Amino acid sequence: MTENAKNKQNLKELVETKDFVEHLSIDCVIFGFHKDKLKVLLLKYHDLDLWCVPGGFIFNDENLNDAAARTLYERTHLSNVYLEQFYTFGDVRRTENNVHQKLLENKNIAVEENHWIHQRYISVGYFALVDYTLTYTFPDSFNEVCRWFDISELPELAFDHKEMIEKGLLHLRKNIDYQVMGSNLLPDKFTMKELQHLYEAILGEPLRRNNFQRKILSLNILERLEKHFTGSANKAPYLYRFLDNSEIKNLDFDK
Amino acid sequence: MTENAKNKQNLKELVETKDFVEHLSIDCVIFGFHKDKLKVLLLKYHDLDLWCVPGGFIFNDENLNDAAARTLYERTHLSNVYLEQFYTFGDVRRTENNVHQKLLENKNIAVEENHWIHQRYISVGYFALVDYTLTYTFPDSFNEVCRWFDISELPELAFDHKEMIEKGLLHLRKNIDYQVMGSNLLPDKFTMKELQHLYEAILGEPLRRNNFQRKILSLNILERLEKHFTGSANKAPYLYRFLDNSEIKNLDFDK
DNA sequence: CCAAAAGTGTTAGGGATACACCCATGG
DNA sequence: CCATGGGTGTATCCCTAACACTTTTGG
Repeated sequence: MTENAKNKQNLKELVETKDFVEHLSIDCVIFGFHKDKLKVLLLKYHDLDLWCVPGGFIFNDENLNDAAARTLYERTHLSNVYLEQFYTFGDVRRTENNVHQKLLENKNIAVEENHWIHQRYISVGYFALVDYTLTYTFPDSFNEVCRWFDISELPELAFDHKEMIEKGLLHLRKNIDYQVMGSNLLPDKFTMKELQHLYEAILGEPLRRNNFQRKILSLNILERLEKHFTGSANKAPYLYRFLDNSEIKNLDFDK
Repeated sequence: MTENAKNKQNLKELVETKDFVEHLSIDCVIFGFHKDKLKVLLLKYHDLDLWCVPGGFIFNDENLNDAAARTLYERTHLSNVYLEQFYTFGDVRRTENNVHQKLLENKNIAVEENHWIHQRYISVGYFALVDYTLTYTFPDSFNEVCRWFDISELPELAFDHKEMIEKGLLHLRKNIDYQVMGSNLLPDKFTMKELQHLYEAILGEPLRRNNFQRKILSLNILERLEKHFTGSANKAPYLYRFLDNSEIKNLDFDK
């Protein structure tokens, strides 16, 4: 079976499945961090010059949150990832530019006119925080291109996915939690400078080096490890690691 | 037509309507404030000893947020109300205790077995902030009892509505905004003490009288009006009013 | 020894907290 | 004139911002 034929088969199975909750979908804004830049992971539709946030549908007998995790896994092979619901998008016209329809036409897959894929649907938006260095493997069952984009250099996006990314980022900024964000977006070991650059990328503003260090250390959520020698002619920075919740010592309880 | 027959008619029309988005609903946690207590507005199902948060369905050609406002109006005759989405509830088992089914049985309305009302559905949760003193008029088209409940004395609730109320309250606490909450939950004019009691009810903890006053006044979002004489033998408190956004003078820009 | 970057110290200011005091009101 | 509750003043603490200084590293 050729690649194209396989894709067609997968797509056909998808729209003919009766087990999905109709008129409802899930979309997942995946944030990563690399070289001082905040990134989102996007997929490109086959044969179309449009990108989108990874999404999927909900089985009739599946919890919404489970469907989000499954969708994320199927589209990116990521599991055990920080995942949080942030907003449900329900404007009537949000799916007007119906990419799915074009896709089906391209592949000559016939779908009845009143099939729900042609109608409006409402999408529950999730965001995920993933370690950029771990996300090198992606499936190609839909033969979409999968790529990280800098948050400030997004390509043309399908539906209302641009708004989704913006709203997801705002949510991230507003509900900023040092431990959750740092421990999910950075590799296991990191320098203070890397951690600082992460927060600067998310907040979109510079922070003072020494004050940032003091503040984050006072939270007692980091463990200082060995020094990291880069070979450059300056003092070597320490590496740090986020403590597990069980390791965290709150000074208030230390007597 | 008797009351009961009318109710039956309404219910019948509801389930036979083809224009709703299937498997999806809206629920609205309505917060009010009265006599130093935070309240929620609940409806009682006819013939059942179960209460619920006002809810409704979404028309196929209707924006999600518009549907929430319409639902709120239909159930409570409230309009121009502060309304905000906070979470979408999608566990498979959340509607297992199917109140709708019992209701239909009670009224002897036959619905086909595979009608969506019998299946799982996902509900988008909104919360509303309303002035308790304005909410004296309610429709009775479903002949439900409509009543305010103290947040700490909730009756038995249908589905996962207890969880909804809790989650809505948490959202309110976390994203507390003095202006939005105060100006929607209090009448137009109020004393500083009333405002303080409102925040104490929401936060669930006592605040210091004088510090609270200083803090809220420093925000420059209040206008001091005439004194309010209660007849008691003590200094009369001022009345205050929230400024419109256009009236607010930010000290940073005053030169 | 020097430049570059990391780590630590030190001071000033703003906001929150806790306490105290004065003022208006009606009996 | 007194009890009561409302309004304002003030000292303290703590967190943060801003700046300065010391330490480490490889050339």
